[in-house]
Amino acid sequence: MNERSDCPINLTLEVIGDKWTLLIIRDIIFGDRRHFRELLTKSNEGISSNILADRLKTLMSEDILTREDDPTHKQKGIYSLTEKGIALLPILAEMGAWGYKYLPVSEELGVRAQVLRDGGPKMRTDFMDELRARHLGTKPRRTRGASVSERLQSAYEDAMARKTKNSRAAKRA
Amino acid sequence: MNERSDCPINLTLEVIGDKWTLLIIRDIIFGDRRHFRELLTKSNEGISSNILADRLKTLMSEDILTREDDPTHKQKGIYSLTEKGIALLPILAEMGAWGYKYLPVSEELGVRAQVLRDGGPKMRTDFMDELRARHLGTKPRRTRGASVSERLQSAYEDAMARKTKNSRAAKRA
DNA sequence: TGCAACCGGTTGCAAAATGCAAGTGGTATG
DNA sequence: CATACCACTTGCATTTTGCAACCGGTTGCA
Repeated sequence: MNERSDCPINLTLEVIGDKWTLLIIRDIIFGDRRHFRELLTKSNEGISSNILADRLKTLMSEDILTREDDPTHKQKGIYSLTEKGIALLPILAEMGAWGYKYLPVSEELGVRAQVLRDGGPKMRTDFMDELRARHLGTKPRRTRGASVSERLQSAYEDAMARKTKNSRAAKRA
Repeated sequence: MNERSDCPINLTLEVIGDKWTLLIIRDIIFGDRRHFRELLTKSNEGISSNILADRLKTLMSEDILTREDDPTHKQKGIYSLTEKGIALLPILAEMGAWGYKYLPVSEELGVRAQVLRDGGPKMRTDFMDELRARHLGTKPRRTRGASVSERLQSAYEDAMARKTKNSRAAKRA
């Protein structure tokens, strides 16, 4: 499938238009997965290792990810987002918002999309700044209060706590 | 591929995560293609008829498109977006903006993405209102000046005119 | 009235992408 | 020294895609 057209949407789809690529980016962004093994085993969907290896290769050749050796462990590689990769966040945010609104999303997994949607454009740019600090080594812009990552994480944990509490309540009933 | 997870991004990708679905939506939204034949022949990428038929079927079963008979022509169907389909616009807009910034987009085909990006959130909601009028029959909200469709279209035509002018100039040289 | 062009698809088949399980060579850990 | 972990690769069956030809029906026109 080469060079179908130079339309921006088409070119974007030729890079990220499959079922796995954006899930990998999602796990890197929202789950801070940085190693092959983490991406392979700690995701909800169960990608297979050949597909993961192939997509990581493509993402590196597209300059969306880079890979360095982990100094603490000779075999481990650390994958990092480039600026181009970080710039995918708005697409993920819109997809999350759409899915949250129109598809049968579970409460625990939907809460991040909800928080990010309600946080508006400011939360997106703050989050992208945090990702730059984490992946590109730029110095973190000091903010008061919890970071976006922390807010997303605690929203997720609250939802999980509510869920297990409810399921215990259901069992008692 | 059933039920990988109930994450909003994953569920969204299960619906629109392939190389053709969003191109069809793009042609309906930005090119006002409403018939099978139009979608088949008037797009830049050349989808094949079996894939188009399959995707239209899926999009209808997902409640993103509806189909009615064209009263002027017994065989023609008219495809219309639902509210859920119109709500895909922000995803397309973000993909367009990302592709425009990071990929080798042609001037003529990129100008729509550029205009839509620079128009900000207001242009998006205005455009979605226009789409509701066109596809759902809601009454058009009266605005002064050109509609978003018209602005996008004339930006495209200007870019095309510049292009042919330049290519004539190049031939003369 | 006859005929060509157009309508929305379907069918058959080859090629490519995906999914799964097992395997590889090397490294850290107790 | 054994076991577990590391990032992948390989082989093979299944699924999806891409291409071209074809289908019965409709429309416009001479």
